[in-house]
Amino acid sequence: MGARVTMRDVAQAVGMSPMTVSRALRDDRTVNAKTRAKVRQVADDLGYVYDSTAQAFRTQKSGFVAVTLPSVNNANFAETFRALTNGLGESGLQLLLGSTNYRVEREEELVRQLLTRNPEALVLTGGHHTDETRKLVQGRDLPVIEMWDLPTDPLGHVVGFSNSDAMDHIVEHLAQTGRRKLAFVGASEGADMRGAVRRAGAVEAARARGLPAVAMIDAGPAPVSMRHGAAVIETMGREVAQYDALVCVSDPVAFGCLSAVQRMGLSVPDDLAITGFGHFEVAKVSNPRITTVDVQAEDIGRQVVSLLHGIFNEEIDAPVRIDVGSALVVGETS
Amino acid sequence: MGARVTMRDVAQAVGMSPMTVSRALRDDRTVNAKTRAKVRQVADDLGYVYDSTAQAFRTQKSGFVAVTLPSVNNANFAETFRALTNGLGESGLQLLLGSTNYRVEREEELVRQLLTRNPEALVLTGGHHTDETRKLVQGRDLPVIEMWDLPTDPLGHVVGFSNSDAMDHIVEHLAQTGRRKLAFVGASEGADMRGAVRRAGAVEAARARGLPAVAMIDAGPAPVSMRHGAAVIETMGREVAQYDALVCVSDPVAFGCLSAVQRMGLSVPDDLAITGFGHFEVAKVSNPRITTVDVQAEDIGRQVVSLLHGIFNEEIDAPVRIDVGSALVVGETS
DNA sequence: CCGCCAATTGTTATCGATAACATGATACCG
DNA sequence: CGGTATCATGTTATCGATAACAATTGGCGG
Repeated sequence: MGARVTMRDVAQAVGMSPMTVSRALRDDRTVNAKTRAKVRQVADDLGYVYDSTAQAFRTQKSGFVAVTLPSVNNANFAETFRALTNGLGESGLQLLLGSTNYRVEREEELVRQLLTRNPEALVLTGGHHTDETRKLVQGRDLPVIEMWDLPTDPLGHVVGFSNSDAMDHIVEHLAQTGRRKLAFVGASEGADMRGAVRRAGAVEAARARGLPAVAMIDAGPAPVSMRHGAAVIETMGREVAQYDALVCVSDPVAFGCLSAVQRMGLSVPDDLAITGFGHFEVAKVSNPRITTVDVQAEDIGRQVVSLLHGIFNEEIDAPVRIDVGSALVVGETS
Repeated sequence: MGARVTMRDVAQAVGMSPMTVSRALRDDRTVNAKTRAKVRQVADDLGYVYDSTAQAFRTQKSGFVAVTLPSVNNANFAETFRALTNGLGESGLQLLLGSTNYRVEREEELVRQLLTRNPEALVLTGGHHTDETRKLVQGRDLPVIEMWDLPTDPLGHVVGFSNSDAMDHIVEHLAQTGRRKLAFVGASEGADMRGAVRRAGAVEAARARGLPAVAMIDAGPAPVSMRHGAAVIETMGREVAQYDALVCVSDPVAFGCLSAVQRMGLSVPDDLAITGFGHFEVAKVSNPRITTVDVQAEDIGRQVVSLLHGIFNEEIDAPVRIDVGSALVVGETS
């Protein structure tokens, strides 16, 4: 139990040099097949565990891909993360995950920390970063991918969709079905950038179609979820009936609103339309089903994976920009 | 942009030895305050980034805590994970996350991979593991914590609750409110161990109270969620009305069932009671609110953190077993 | 039987930070 | 003013795996 078992120990046990052991364990075909088998056997017997730290140090390849997410407690981000884990795991890469809690300052701190681990690539969620983050990232010869957004001034590669376009789909749909007085339900100004872009998208889309100005319903600081949607509507009470449609920043918020609206005896979509964002499971299962936008979280993850493969195989040099798009999913709440 | 900046480079630039730089950057007070400031300054100017890999290698302390979760796409596990990240982040520890997809074989593979990174502790979700996993873990001088369960034969420390006790609370409540014909809705036999234990708990609790045998409704392979709950009930159709209560393996499944049951015109709880598990947000917001069991996901995370702190400060030697308990939350579906 | 090639194994140096020990400079005491 | 404590910095060796190069063996053609 005392000292750890190293390659040197295994080498001594089989009566060969550490180098041969190193090669054998990596299945190097220049090592005799019998020797390889024997080394494997002895390593197992001794309970040898490979030291990735030492390897990472020596080869200067960490085997890590660093990823930042606003929150892991979000089915969509979790889905993207899953796709990344599975895809990169097959290439022997491990994910180093950090949560920004929807704050760019926290992101900066995280990136600083993640970079000390020598990741082979950095995957950031969103296109808004502090200047310091930009500096940190750009000084290094490190592939960077921003996802879930289409920034105008990208750090490197991009795999995402336009949040404002997606919002435009929603408003277009509402306008076509005769809704005019819209209210946007989202987080307070400030923290959540994607949320802010969606809000702006809704405002602009309404303006472009000659609808009245979009009212703002503040569900509190990001991240906002089901309970915040429900709470803000409960607080408003019947006043909410003055609107034709509640345009929510996400499906969970929409579900909270829906539930609260139903509890006060209003009918959706007869008295009021409600729309969400993200095509979460709850939108498909709720009663009525929520009209939303599918942003293909899993596809984003898969695209990032194949992009990274391209980068590691040196098939890609110039920055790539992939728009995975978004699609309106009409439910029963509009 | 070519070669990376190391401590040696910083040292050369300030005209001191690398050792002094090392000390200065770690805020060692034996280094003159002015020198420290200067070193900091120069390091910044050169764009120096600390190499944690080298540190981990030299000191044999990785700064990692390895964690396995069945899935990150589950609000409860995500919540525990968040608590771990925040709590351990304050001590400068980073989490290495792996998802087992609810399979012990995948867990084994993951543990093997995670161990090569020399984590300072290993946190596993659940108390069921392959023999190989047990061997891997026990051979080493590594703190192990199993969480979300109370295994009878623990690998080390434990922070969890009894899934069968929790299920007993539910069945007790249903029995008291006059429900007799129960059906358990969960994943197929096999993969998800916590689910299996809950099922067994429900069966046993019903038996102990002289209720008829619990029917089994198979919602498909783990992980099961909202849509699986809804789908299986839709497939059953009105047959579901033969039961007094649907005891679901989790809140999302319960919500799916609830939604499907409502769609076919049945009333909950009048025609049928529905219960969930885990006190997910959806249970609080749905309409009606779902009767469930609160398992305090965040508290589990916090307890694990303080346990780890105790271990690292060598205040703890013998294996610790913490039962965070679980509490019935009566909603409107029963 | 010599020489050369292929197959297999070994030797040495190294990645960057830091623990342990050593050294030089300065202050302070009786 | 000698001697010792204190402060500030330097030297050396090291963590484990592996790239680059070196060496040994056996086989086979001529």
